[in-house]
Amino acid sequence: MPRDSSVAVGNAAPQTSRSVVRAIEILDLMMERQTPIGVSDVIDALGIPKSTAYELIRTLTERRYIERKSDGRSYFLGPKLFELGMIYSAQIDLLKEAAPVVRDLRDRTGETVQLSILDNDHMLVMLKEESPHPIRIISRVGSRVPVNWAAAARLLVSDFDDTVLKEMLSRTMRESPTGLAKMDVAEVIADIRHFRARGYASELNEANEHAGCVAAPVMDGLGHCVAALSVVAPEHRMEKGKREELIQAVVAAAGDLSRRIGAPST
Amino acid sequence: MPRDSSVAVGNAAPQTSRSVVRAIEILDLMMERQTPIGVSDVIDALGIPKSTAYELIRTLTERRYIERKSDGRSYFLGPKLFELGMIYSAQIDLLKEAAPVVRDLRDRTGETVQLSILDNDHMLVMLKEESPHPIRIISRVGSRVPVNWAAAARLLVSDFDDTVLKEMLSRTMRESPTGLAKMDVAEVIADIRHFRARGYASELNEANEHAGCVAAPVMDGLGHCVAALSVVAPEHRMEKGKREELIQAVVAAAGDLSRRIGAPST
DNA sequence: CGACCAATTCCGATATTCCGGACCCCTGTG
DNA sequence: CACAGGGGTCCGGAATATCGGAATTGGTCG
Repeated sequence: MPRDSSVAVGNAAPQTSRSVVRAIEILDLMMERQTPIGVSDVIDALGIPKSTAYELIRTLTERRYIERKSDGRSYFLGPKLFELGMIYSAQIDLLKEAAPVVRDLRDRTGETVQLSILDNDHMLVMLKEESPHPIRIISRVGSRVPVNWAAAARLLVSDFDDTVLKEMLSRTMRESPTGLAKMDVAEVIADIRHFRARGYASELNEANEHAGCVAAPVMDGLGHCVAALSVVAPEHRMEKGKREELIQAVVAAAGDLSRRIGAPST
Repeated sequence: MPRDSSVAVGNAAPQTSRSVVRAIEILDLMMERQTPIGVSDVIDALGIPKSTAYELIRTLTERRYIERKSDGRSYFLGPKLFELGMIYSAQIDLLKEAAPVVRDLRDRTGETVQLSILDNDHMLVMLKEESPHPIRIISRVGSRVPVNWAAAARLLVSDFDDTVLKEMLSRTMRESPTGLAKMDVAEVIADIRHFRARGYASELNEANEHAGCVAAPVMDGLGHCVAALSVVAPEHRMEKGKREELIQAVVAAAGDLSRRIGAPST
């Protein structure tokens, strides 16, 4: 009996419930497309038989996980998912503390502020408060971005050792929209170590044209980075003096939040 | 011979996928409990066999629909649900228009403002901006409340005719926490007609002790009520003059939003 | 250290779900 | 009016997910 305990990247499903997986794949498909899809789309995107597809869709519809759109021939994610998502976020107690900190930092800096956590091997944006400036950076709460696209993400993974990072990065890195995100594992790891040691992370134009970001880590009682606070601003509002101000503000706010969730007040 | 898998009142499941329903029931259970639950909780709450429960939980965990909590022996809703929920809300284009209106109304009135839609036969809170006042009303985005608990909900169902309303109400009405919500179908229907005709709805102490609410309908191009905007405030900030102000503000804001989403500008 | 209880995985027989295809209904169209 | 095409349901045989129980692991406590 070979007992290779290696990671075995492939998702060789040992014992999973087929229909559940398929139901999930339907939801995933809708997530990708970001727009209502018809039953036949499902059928030939996932390669499941017609009758089965209808059965799954009926089940999901009955439970409000998906809903039939008004045109009567297409379906999309339903309100139940919204409910569940909100409950998920409500019970992350970090968020209760973080909400006012994020708002406060936004008011203080006048820029868009985000709080992100690590979700498996990507960064997940959990909270956002927008800048009042007319020129703002696009971004959505709930979006999931690869580690090499965001400064904050580098902080989130800074607890892992090189071996783990190497594997994770080579699996998850992607070209950013601007094409300026680093794509070399070693370079990204160097960033990660550097940012962590320095106490804040920064980035310019990697994910968005003419925009930059500064981020600071939120630590728990054991010194692990459990979240990252980031300020995103257009290039022209991130120069010299202004940039220093932002760094100072985000580091202070992250320290504040860390203390609130039980980190030792250094 | 299947054992009594459900009460089978009106939901005679004609053709549904058992394991999908069970997976959904697991998520529902977590939603009810609002706190991480163990595998054995699932087993005896839902009455499914041990091995099957483990299999379902494994499947859901793999896909990040639920996650194992740090104690290693309990599970709760996972980040994937948050992602899906955010995508659901992002594609409701009503919300894009509504977000600034809600913020603006909050700033203008200084009170907590909500936007709700009809989800099947309940009201679902989709957006909220909180009052800066220290005394605020509890409420959560994503919460789902019966029609007889909220003024706004009465507006949302005002397009249905009496027959439908009667059936829906008798099925969904519940005692409110304060015990002051109307529990008589005819009375609630009278409210619904009255509020709709008058162009705004109001309520005091029905859902929350010492708090009231005024709400106005958001209409689409065909004159259907697609959402409701509501202002919630403590009793003492809802007296005479102040109350009139709030009504005027919420009606104006709802009219504004209606026009933005394509209603004829009367 | 060993006994004990709970959590979790493994396994083979079998009841259930799934599949393929026939069929229906509606709409647009030549 | 007949036909094509897509959405949707129904049905019986066949594959397989499910179930119960045994086996294994892991943790706790005397």
